[in-house]
Amino acid sequence: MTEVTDALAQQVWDFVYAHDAAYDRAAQTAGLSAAQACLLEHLAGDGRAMGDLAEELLCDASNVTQLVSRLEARGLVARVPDPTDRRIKRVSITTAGRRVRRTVRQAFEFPSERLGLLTEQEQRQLSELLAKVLAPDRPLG
Amino acid sequence: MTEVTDALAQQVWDFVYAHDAAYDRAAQTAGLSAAQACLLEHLAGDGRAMGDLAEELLCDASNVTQLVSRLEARGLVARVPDPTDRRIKRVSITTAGRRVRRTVRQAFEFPSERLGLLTEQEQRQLSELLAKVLAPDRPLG
DNA sequence: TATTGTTATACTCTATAACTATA
DNA sequence: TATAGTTATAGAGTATAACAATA
Repeated sequence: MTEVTDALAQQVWDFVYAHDAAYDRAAQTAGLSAAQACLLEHLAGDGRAMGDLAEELLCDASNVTQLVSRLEARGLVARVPDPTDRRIKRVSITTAGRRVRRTVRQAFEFPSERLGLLTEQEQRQLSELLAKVLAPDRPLG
Repeated sequence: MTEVTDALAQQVWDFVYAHDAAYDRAAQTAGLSAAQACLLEHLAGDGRAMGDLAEELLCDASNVTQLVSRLEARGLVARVPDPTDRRIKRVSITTAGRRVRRTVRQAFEFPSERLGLLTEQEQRQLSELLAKVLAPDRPLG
C-alpha cells in the first residue's frame, strides 16, 4: 500500500465526475435517464429475466419492475413470458429500443473525445494501471 | 485522436462504477446520501451562498434549498444571513457537520485501498494520464 | 426592474413490505 | 413451501414555474 496524495484523489474524482456527467447527457439526448440507458445496455439477444437484471444492475427487483415499466410504456422493451416457467418474464429490447440505444452510444462521447486524447501507448499504460486498481479481489463496487 | 478500444472503455466504466459505489457507501456510513455528503465537502470556512453552491454543484438553486433544508434539520449545517445583502443566506457547517464529514472522508476507502495498490511511480503515471484526459478545454462534465 | 432564495409541483430512482401467481 | 414478479408506499434527488423579500 502506497500513500495516495489528495491531488491524485482529486484528479480521479474529476475524471469520474466527467464520465458520469457525460453519460447522463448522452442518455438525456435520447430522452432517457442514466438508469434506463444502463438497463438497455444489459439486454442481450433473447431477453433477460427480471431477476437476472436486478442482480446485474445491483438493485432491488421492484426497481427493475418500474424501470422496465417505463421503458415498456415507451415501446423500447417488451415483457415476454418464459415458455418453461410461467413465473418468469423476459425483457427483450424492441427495434425502437435498439435505435434509442444506438443514439445513446453515439452521444456518449467520453471514450472517443477524452480517452482518444491519449496515444495508443498511453492507452495501453492506462489499461494496465486500471487493471491493477481493479484487481479482482472483490467482485464489484 | 486515437481510436479507443471497447475493452478500455469498459475498464474505465468499471473503475468509475467502483468509485461511485464506494462514495455512496461512505456517505451511507454517516447516514447521508452522496449528494448531501458532496454538499458538505463544498462548505468552506465562513459559509457559502446558496447560489454559489448551486453553481459549484451544477444543479438548480431549488435543489440546493432542499438539500440544505434536510442537512439543517439534522443540525449539520446552518443558514446564516449575509450582513451586507439580506437576500443572501450563507450555509455554514456546524461542529456536528464537521464530525459527520470526517466520518465520510474516513469511510471513503477508494483512494487508499484502490489507488494505493499502485506504486509511487505508477501513481505519477496515472496522474499524468488523467491530466491529459482532463485537458482544460471544457471547465467540467 | 433584477436578483436571491423558497415553495409548489412533478417525475424519476430506489428500497421495504405485502401480495399474486406459479413451481 | 419457495420463487418470480408486481403493487403499495415512502423518501431522496432533480428540475420548472410561480412567488416573496430585498436590492
